[in-house]
Amino acid sequence: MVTITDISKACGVSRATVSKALNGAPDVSQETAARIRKTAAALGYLPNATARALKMGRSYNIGVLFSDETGGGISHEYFSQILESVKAESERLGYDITFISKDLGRMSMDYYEHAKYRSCDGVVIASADFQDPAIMRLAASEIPTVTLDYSFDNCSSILSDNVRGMEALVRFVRAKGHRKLAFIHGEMTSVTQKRLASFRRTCAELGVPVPADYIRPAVYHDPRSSGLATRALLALPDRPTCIFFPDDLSFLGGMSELEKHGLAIPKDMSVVGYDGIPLSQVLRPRLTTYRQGAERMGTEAARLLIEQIERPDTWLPQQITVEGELLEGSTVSDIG
Amino acid sequence: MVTITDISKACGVSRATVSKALNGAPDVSQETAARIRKTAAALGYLPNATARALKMGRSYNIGVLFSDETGGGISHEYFSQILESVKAESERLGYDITFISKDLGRMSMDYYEHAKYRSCDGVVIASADFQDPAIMRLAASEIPTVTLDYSFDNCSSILSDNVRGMEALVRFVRAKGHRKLAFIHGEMTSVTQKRLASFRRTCAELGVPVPADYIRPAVYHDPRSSGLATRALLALPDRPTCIFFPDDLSFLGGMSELEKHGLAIPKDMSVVGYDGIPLSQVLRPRLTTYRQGAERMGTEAARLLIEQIERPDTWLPQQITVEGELLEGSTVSDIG
DNA sequence: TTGTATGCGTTATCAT
DNA sequence: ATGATAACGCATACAA
Repeated sequence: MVTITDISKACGVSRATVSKALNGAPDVSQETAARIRKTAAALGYLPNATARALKMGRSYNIGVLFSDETGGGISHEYFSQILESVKAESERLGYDITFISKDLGRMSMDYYEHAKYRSCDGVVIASADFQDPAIMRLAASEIPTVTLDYSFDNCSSILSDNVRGMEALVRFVRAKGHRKLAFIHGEMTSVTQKRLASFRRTCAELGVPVPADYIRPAVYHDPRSSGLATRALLALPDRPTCIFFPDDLSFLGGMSELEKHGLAIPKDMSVVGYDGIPLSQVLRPRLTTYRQGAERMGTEAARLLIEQIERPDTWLPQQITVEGELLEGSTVSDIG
Repeated sequence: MVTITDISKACGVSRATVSKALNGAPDVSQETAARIRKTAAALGYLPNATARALKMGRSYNIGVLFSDETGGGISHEYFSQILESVKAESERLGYDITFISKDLGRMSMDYYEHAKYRSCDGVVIASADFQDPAIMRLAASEIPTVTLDYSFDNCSSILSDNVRGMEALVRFVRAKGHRKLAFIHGEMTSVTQKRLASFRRTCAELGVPVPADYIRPAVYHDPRSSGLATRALLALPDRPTCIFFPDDLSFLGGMSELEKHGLAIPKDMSVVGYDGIPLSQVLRPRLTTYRQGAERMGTEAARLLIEQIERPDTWLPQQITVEGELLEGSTVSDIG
């Protein structure tokens, strides 16, 4: 490993001067600076992020937290898109990213401890159980934190426009003439509550009744449970004409259930999803759904976090809502 | 931040003793060790990975490389599964993971330089253009490296059993009576070459002719290009009875093309995919495909890499082939 | 059994 | 404009 000491020897100057030259300090002559940079390049010098972090108290490293337990793992397209964009924006701004988890090897630590252990300058909480005390501890700590799809007091957050998204879907379906709307929802997170409330409110505004039977629980990203919920809906004496699924992937569970009953989409039953992942638009018929701006959410999360890290004095917590977009697809029939 | 110095003051011992006690060194009395650990816990002491890395020359941090350019981004299920399992196994063994990329912020570096900059103890190359000089430099460097789905000399590698997987698919299809097999392949990587060669060899063994027209190029994970290839196949005077797609996702492009032509799967056309991602088994009809052991591949990659890091003296490069599994599905008709 | 001294690679302060 | 020195937090060889 070639260090500034090697360069200082090769150039016949002190280590301090080398450091200054390499960091573009003003108090070093043009010529020496040039000479130093040249030999640094010739020797293949690379700064050592570890030493720099230790000295400066800044690691240029941000933590990313995906707690898999809640099913918000990296392998769901919504989250992997977020991860990818957080990564891209962070790197663009000069930061590396590291995963934060519970329990590293034999040492057991919580999220906060893990982040401190790695000297993360900040953490993006991308998916988590926000009731988990370990998550709350991290969010309340001195470590800059940005949350996605949940808002902690005094933390910045990036929110998907769940209320407007659901409203757009309901209005679209209603405009197609539907008045019997069933809603299968995921676990009762705050996101779910928002979507459900928006569903109910919009239905009320449009004068559409919502029988209790039409609201069914399931699990996000789990086609099986949505399939079961679909089956229950089909068993009702008064079937709905359109089913709202918790997400695009869950719809697939409903799809095969409908098929078993010999029901064609959208002729015999209309459906809508949520998320607008690429998959949904490659299915036939194309799924009617609401595309969340996942890439934009990740980008904004990284941007906001790094801004807070680099300008802590002028920082104020900020909520950014990222708009999505209705994808009309063709899974809602016009029965107007 | 509470350091060993704080503990040493609180306990009235030297920093060295604290360090030893905390690391379970044998040469410190039971009582002092206990006292030190107790106050460490009371003070909320956390080791500083940065300082430790600087001192020990080991960061307990491994790099993971996904070069998005080749379409092997994190948001494809095959790769996100690999990422997830690399992460899980690494953490189990006490290592954090960091993404390695080109160009961090304003400083431009290649993969090798990035890995050194972050003092990675090793790197998992999960998806990359293996002809890229920057990749080759990393693989040939002194940094321990494990590659997936490609084998560099003197590097360990984890390989999916592409040859056997393709053979299994061909034999399955042939056993169903098919003799007109078309093959749509992805970009010409070494993986593609293996699959294509295995396809041809198995066909030859089974006495199945393979007209040049039946081999079509497309792009991995790109339903559109596979859709176009499908269209070309359907335009042939002598249509195949079964189409092999580059991967499960690409099949969706073919699916909608078949639908446009009014062809039902598998009645009018049989199809097989590759990868066996969860999606493929939730489609109806379930896709006939070959499931690659992505989780196992990631786990083995991490295990092998860390073994090399921790026991460099006894290390020898190793190739591990991870078996997959034929998923029969129901997209191949029996025309025996 | 405990403590002293030193250095990992870097930056920052303060002399010169 | 340049250099000597210290410090970041930790682990280790060696001395006591």
